[in-house]
Amino acid sequence: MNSDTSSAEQAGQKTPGRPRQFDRDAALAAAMRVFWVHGYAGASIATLIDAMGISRATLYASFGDKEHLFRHVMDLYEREKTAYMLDALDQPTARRVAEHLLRGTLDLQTDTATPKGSMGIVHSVSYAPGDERIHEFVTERGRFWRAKLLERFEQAARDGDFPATYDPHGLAMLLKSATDGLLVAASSGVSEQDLDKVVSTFLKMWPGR
Amino acid sequence: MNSDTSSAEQAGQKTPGRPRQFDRDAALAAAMRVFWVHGYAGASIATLIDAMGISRATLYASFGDKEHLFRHVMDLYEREKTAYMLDALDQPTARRVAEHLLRGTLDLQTDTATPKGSMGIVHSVSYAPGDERIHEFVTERGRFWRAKLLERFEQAARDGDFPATYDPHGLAMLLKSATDGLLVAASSGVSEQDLDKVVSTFLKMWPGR
DNA sequence: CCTATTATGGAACGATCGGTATAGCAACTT
DNA sequence: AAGTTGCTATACCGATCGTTCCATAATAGG
Repeated sequence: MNSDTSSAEQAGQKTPGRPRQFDRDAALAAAMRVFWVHGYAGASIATLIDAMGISRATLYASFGDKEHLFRHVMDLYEREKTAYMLDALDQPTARRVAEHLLRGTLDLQTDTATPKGSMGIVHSVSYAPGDERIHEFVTERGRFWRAKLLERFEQAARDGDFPATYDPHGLAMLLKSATDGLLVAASSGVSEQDLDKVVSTFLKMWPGR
Repeated sequence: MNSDTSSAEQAGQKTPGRPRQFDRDAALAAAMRVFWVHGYAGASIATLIDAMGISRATLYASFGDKEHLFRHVMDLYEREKTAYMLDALDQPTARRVAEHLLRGTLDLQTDTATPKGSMGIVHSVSYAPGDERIHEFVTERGRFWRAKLLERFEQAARDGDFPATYDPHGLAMLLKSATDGLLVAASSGVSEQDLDKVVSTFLKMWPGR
């Protein structure tokens, strides 16, 4: 019933029963790639267990059903793939925030170990009937980041990082849109060179410091 | 076998047999909404015929299999939903091109009859195993528009629409990315008011005329 | 050794997938 | 009337869907 064995794992203490024979995070990383490329509906259990290198029953025993597996994957995704977003918020000026966010996004697309595009976008633009909870879960994460960015840019407005003629709300939403647009472009097979041009051009027209 | 009855339709000539009793484009529009919201893999035949108001056999007799149906839908999509993109290319300056493209995208999101976001993006960011041809077909359309936009901005550079310090290639790719990002935001439930702010802020920082 | 507990692989579950076939009626043309 | 096509309903096909069951393997504490 309970798939949460993390407490025993992190302590490294001896647990009764047969020990797990696979790397939990490595398996989740493999599942992440499948969800990333094919989407929740397009990622069948057969495809998942093939990529993860475990059997059907092991998947259900270790991670619960498909929805629970996806939530475990999202945890790993935010922990390993979107950490740079939090760093971006800590940058001293609005321009530096934009620069860090966009360069971080660019770096992620350069990493050959991860698929192109964004797993978040994949699950926010469409969802199969019955997968409404997955869609809602992911879009909520999008709302979270938009709120964080808005909050940061309201501070930037108070700091005078950009002319008062610019709306911090507009700049925040535009930055998020530019980031998402960059990720869509990456999904569409746009070259790294062109993606870099998008970022540098955007930063060139960005107002203020 | 042959689902192409358009030649008889457009001529209005008398054909033997019972005439079609449903509106072909209306049925395709209903199918378009299903593909748009749920994606190709998430749009089951049962869901499609339910939305289109026709029977299973009629769907196959009239449109061919699922892939053919999708291609018919894409025809309608480009004919009715993306016509403003061609208009945008005809605008006299680079700024006007950007303005027309973004405002057109915004108008499409305001239309309550069509789903939020973009059917193109839905099918370019992910695809189920076996649906590679659908993915390729859609991403090819994306490449087409990027090429068109690049071509237009190279002309704009020659016209001196923006400072020579800006790369037309970068501006073209950025504009496409901004448009896609706007559509992702719309999919994520961002309000029309906020979408409008994204557009106005982007146009405010856009260089040149 | 035993028992308890957990991990694992293979088989099987009912449901749904895309697609086809059949039968029969409906609505038109010649 | 005869011929042709449109459409619905139903049943069916093999394949795949997500999920569960079960026997077995591998460890722990006793």
